[in-house]
Amino acid sequence: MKSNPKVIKLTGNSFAVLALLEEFGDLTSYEIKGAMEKSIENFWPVPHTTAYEEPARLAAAGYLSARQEEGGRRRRIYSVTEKGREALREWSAAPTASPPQLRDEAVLKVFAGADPEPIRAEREAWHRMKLAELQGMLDEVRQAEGFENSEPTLQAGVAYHRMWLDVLERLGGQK
Amino acid sequence: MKSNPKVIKLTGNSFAVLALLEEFGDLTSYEIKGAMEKSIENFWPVPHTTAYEEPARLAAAGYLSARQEEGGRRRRIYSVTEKGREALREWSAAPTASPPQLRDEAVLKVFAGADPEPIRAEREAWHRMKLAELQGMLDEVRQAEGFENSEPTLQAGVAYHRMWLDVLERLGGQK
DNA sequence: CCTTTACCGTTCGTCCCGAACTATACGACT
DNA sequence: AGTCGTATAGTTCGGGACGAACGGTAAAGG
Repeated sequence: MKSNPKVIKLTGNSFAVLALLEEFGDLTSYEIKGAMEKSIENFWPVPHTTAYEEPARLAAAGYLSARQEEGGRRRRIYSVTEKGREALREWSAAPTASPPQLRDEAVLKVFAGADPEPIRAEREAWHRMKLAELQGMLDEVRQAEGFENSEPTLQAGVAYHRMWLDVLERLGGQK
Repeated sequence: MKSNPKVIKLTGNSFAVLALLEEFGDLTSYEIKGAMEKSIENFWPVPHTTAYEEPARLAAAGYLSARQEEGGRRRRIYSVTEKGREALREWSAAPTASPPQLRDEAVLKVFAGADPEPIRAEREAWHRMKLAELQGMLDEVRQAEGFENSEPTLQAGVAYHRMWLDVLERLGGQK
C-alpha cells in the first residue's frame, strides 16, 4: 500500500545520490554528506543541503525507500529500490555524458580587468592545498574497505590540480 | 522620478553581464548573448535566457538602464549605470575569488561503475572540437576591434582543453 | 546537572536552468 | 504581390539548486 509516487526529473544530483547509496550501501543523509565530501565533491560539488533534500525527493518518487531509526535521533536510513537501481543502471550504461562545465570566478574577474597577479597567487595556493588534501584521502582510502571506486576519481582529481598548478606556474613565470 | 528599485543579490551571472557591458559598451540582450559565446562561456557557462533575464533583473535594481529602439523589434539596449559601475569595480577589485567549480558528469558515471573507455573517447573528441573552435575564435578576435580582453580568456581556454587532452591520452594509453 | 562543543538536520526565499514556444525580419521563388 | 523557408530575436514557466540562517540532539568535561 503506497501513496502514488510523485513524478520527478532525475538530475545529476539524483544520480550522484543513487550512485553513492549503491556503492556504500544504506546511508543516512549525514553519511551521504560525508561520503560526498570524500569522493565526488571534486567533480560534482553540491551544498550539504542536497544530502538531505535530494534523498527525500528520490524517496517521494519511489527511487529510494527509507526506514527510521528506532531510538536516538530517529534518523532516516535510505536504500535504493529496484526502481532506483534500474534508473541508475540505465543512466550509467548510456555511453554519453553531458560535457564538463567549469565555473571560474577568477577568470571572470581577470576578464573584467582585475589585476591578475594576486588572483593567480591565491589560486596557486588553493590548488596546492587541494592537492595535499586529495593525496591524504588517497592514503586513507587505500587502507579502508569499500572505497575502491573512489580511488580513480581521486586520482583524476590529483591530475586535475596538478595541471592547473602547471598552467598557473607558466602564467606566473611569463610576466 | 524613478520607481523604488528592487533589492537583488548580485551573483556571478550579474557580474558577467556587467563586465560584458562595461567592456563592449551598450548592448541588446541578443548582443550580450553573442558576446558571451565569444568570450566567457568557456569558464562561465550560462543558458541563453540569462542574456535576457539577468539584464532585466539588473535594470530593475538600478544597476543598468535601458532604452528602447524606436522602430523594428523595439529591442531594449542596456547601459551600465553609475551604481552598476561602482558594484563592478568593487567586486573586481577584491583580490579573492571563490574557488573554481568543475561539474563533470563523465567522472560521475565512471564512479558509478560505467565502462570508462567509450566515455573517455567521447571526451577526447569533444575537447578536440572545442580546441579547434577556440582557435578559430582566436583568429577572428585578433582581426576584430574591441575584443582585446577576450584574447587572454580564449588562451586560457586553449590551455585548458590541451591539458585535458593530455590527461585523457595518458588514461587511454595505460589501459 | 550544567555548560560547552561537536554533531546533526531543516526551512525558506531567491536564483538559476532548460524546454518549449512565439515572433519578427529577410530573402528567394512563382 | 504573396508565401514559404530560414535565420534571427525574444519570452514564459515550472521545477531544481543554492546558501544563509537557524534549530535540535548528544556526548564529554567539569
